[in-house]
Amino acid sequence: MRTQIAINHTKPYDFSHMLRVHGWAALHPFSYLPDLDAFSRIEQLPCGQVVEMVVSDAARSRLPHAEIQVQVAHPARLDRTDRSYLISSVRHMLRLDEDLAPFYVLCREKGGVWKNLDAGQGFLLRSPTLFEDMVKVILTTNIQWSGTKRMVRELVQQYGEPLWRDAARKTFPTPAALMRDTLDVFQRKVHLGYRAAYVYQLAAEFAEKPEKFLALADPSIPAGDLIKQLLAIKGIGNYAAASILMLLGRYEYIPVDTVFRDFVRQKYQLELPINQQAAVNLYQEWGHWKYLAYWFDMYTWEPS
DNA sequence: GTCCAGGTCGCGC
DNA sequence: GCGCGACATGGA
Repeated sequence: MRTQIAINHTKPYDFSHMLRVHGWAALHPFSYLPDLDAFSRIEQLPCGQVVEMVVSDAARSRLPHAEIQVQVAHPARLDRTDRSYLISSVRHMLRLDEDLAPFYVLCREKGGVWKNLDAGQGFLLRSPTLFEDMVKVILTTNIQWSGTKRMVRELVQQYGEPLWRDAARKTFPTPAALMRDTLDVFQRKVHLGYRAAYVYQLAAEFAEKPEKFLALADPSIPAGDLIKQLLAIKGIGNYAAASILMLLGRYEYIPVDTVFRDFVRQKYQLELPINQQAAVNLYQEWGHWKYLAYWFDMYTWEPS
């Protein structure tokens, strides 16, 4: 059976750009489908069936407005709960409810390479759940991107739920799924290095107190308070906390890592060793939008 | 074989 | 509060 769902919205949204610039779609259970200008994802629905959804933009030639289209192939019929789950998770992944208008105002004032971003750029992909995004961020620390992809792949293969028509493709594991094994067994099945204990402990906390993490999505909590709460979690330092904040839809902090340091050193001709505070201050004028400013500063930069 | 990665922790000062 | 070595693993 096939189901197609259209998600309408009115804001400028550059779907294609989102897919191209953000590596998140390369991590399982996402797949980037460049030929279709789409991504797919394996997901378990409330009814229990595990399906593949293909998400694309039906109006890609008519920027800036996108018409998000979700196609699902499934073995049994979908009920109302499944459909609303699909819609809400896609809206979350694409951040359709985020308002980047204040950022675009700053971009227009800035001019130059910034002046065209308001055609719907800046909606960085995220996972349906905070758990998945937090695990993935931990798996980007002190490792190359190829290593991140491998570790996420192992996690999905070992602990995900299989797709109904292709058991080799699986969902991202729930915290409960990881808890079915002891830490010892977990470490043997997936090779996360010293990060295994961090991921396992995070899963345990999510399984025990999911509401504690859901509370982090509250937009009324000051970003600084969120950072403090995130830093209290083992395995999450300044870089990871700032990255997770972005995935929560808050762009006030810049994740300072080797990529950031290398970029600002080259573009702004900073001398080694990099003064971290001075580097971050380059984006001070962007206020609550520092992360997106840094992101586009990097992706629009062409080294001479 | 050797080095080290989109960092973080825990220690000693 | 700040500097520094250790940390698991596999790709480069």
